[in-house]
Amino acid sequence: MDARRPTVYDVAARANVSIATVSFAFSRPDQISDKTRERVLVAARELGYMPSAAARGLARGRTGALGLHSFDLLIDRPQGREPDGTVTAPRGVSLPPGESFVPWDDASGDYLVDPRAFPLYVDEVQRGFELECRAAGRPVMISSGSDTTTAVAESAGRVDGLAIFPGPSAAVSLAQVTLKMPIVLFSTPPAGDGHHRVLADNAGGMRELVTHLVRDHGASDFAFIGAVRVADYRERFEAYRETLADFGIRTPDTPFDDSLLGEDLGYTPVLAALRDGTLPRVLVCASDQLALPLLDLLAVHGLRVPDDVIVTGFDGILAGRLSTPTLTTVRQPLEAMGRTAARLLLDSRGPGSDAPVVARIGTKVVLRRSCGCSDAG
Amino acid sequence: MDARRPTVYDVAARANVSIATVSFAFSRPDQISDKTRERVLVAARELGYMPSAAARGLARGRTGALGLHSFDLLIDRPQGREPDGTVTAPRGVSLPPGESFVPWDDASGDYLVDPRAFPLYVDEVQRGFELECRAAGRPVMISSGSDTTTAVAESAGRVDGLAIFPGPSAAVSLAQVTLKMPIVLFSTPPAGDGHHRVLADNAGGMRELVTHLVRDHGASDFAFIGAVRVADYRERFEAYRETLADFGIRTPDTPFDDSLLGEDLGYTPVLAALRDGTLPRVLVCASDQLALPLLDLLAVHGLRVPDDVIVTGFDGILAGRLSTPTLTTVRQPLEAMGRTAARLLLDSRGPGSDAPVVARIGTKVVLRRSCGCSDAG
DNA sequence: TTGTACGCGTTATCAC
DNA sequence: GTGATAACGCGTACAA
Repeated sequence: MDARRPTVYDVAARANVSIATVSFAFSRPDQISDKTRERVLVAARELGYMPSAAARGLARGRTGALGLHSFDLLIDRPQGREPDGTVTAPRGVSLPPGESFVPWDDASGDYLVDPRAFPLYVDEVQRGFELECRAAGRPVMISSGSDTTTAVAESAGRVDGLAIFPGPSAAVSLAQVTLKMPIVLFSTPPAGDGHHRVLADNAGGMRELVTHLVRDHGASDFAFIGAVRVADYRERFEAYRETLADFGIRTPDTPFDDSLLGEDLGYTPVLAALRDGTLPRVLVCASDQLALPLLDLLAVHGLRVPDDVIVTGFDGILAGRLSTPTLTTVRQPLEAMGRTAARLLLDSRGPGSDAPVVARIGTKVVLRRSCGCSDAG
Repeated sequence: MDARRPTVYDVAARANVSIATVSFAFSRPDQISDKTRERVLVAARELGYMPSAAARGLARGRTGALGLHSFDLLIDRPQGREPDGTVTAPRGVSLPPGESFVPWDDASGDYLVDPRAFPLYVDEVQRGFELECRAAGRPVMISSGSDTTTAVAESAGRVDGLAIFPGPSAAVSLAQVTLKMPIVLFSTPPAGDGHHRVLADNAGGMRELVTHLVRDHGASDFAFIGAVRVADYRERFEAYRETLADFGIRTPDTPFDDSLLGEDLGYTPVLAALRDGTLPRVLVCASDQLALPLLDLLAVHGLRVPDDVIVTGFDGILAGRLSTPTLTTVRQPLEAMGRTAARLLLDSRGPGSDAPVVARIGTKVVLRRSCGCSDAG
């Protein structure tokens, strides 16, 4: 038996027809006689023939797949920890042929469900993207890479359209990317580059949150945690400042603490304020992933949330429902964002033929215990 | 400006070289002079050139990507609900060019985090698969479909190896699939078809669980919930019976309730027993996704868990930590299973060249409140 | 070091 | 209705 995959030629030979007829038998069933078609289909089945997606993509000029690309962040990070906060688990081991039993490895925490690591922001968006593509019968290519141009190009060659998660550092170089296919950028401010945008209503959500904190909790002593070089975070910071200004509360024009990612990194200004006893009453974090480790940090230092300090997040990831206390946050419709991105690519008429869309998607404050409210969901 | 995607010819023309030189500039940087290479790279960047994966795959015979395929289950299901229990959210809407604001849609529950819907069993495995591929710098194709042969073939042409989640009904037809590439099947008993297997130690986990229920809770009145036509469930059911037999407890040779998927479906036998007051003391469910809706059902009917009924699950998905009461279960190393599958495909020397591996991965009982224990994690 | 020419497996456009 | 045959874009012997 041939190790090679059978081709149209094999089928054609077996059915005593030309390769064109074989192709038609599949793509234009009504253009050929029933008898011939039947013969071809039988031959194809007997040979186990299945068309090569690569060749088909070449001939047709499109692959039918859509891509979702994430940039690896380029910042330093502790060993074994991904830039998005997830744990890099030990690699899968190589296994010998035949049956083998892989024992439960107590040492690797990744075996246990850790909502701090999964699902995160990107995971929920990705899921929405996948669901929408699945509904459309289109495969999804998941790719990642740090080198902007090369990595994007690499994956771009495989798909008809590409949705991109920019890392903090990738924003700049993305402008150079001139791909001849529809592109959607998540959480990236519009820049007239012809690419679509899907992003949350950061300003609206932050305004609603800060208003709640001032009005309902009488807060006036605020600090912002998060680095403004992340576009989403910057929008949140600006809305935070503006809202406080509207209430007559003045704040510095830079964040109190510009830790970029949570966990063991950063929080230096917070730690310093803790020592000095000058920690503000309210810590507004630019994301849940920044707020959750902060809750731990404060607990370690004997501060009670929300009695001593109020902490809020942004995104509405699942882990915020599991923390102690539960986390007040602004929920982004992450799945809807993923779906919207997919829709934009699916609806695209062709390379560059459609005017760029900027989809700003509504957010919603979720009040929980970390601000002093009780859980509502 | 040309709307067409630029090719090697365009780059070659612009850089005044031949297409071979362009190709070498990317694949064999050391074979050509620095000067020429630089010229080519500049031209490529200016044109926004990216190699076509389709053409490359055709020429090279492999694509560099790995695939993960899920079968849509073929059973009837309520509108708007996926076979795996996830909610099919409203489709993303089409948007006009320019800025548009999409308001928060209170009506669509999918906007809110619902751990009952995500992440599920498959999501965790998929994540492991993706992490391992990402570490290897390989893109992942996510595909799905109900028609075995066609759907698999469709994705087969795009990847060098394929991992497959079989649906309950797909097991049979999979045998026909003769792809000339390495294949890993999740949760599918070995069948001498030359494909790799990655599956959990269902028997070991179930034995440990049942032993706990008998020894530590003195249980003797058992019932099993789950359909044995799912391979994993069958292994669990058999281990359940054998363990109980070892304790001298006799059980019917078919499950008490063969509901296949949770939520609003099924549980007919449970409901009947509820009416008759003949519900067994312990309900051992074949999966968490089967156990969680059952908890709700019992609560609705005024039964207290674990006081009146003990309920256990299997899988260890996140939602089991959030239910009331929290769910005693058997944790599968889902992420590790995904990683292992990816490793098998990555390590594969070539089509059919390696002897099939059966990786049986250890499980672990997680005791929580639904069996009367207190939460341990 | 660089250029030419062919093959990869389809689809599509023509004749017949 | 069916059969030749030319793209499709890239990799790569082989020649120069």
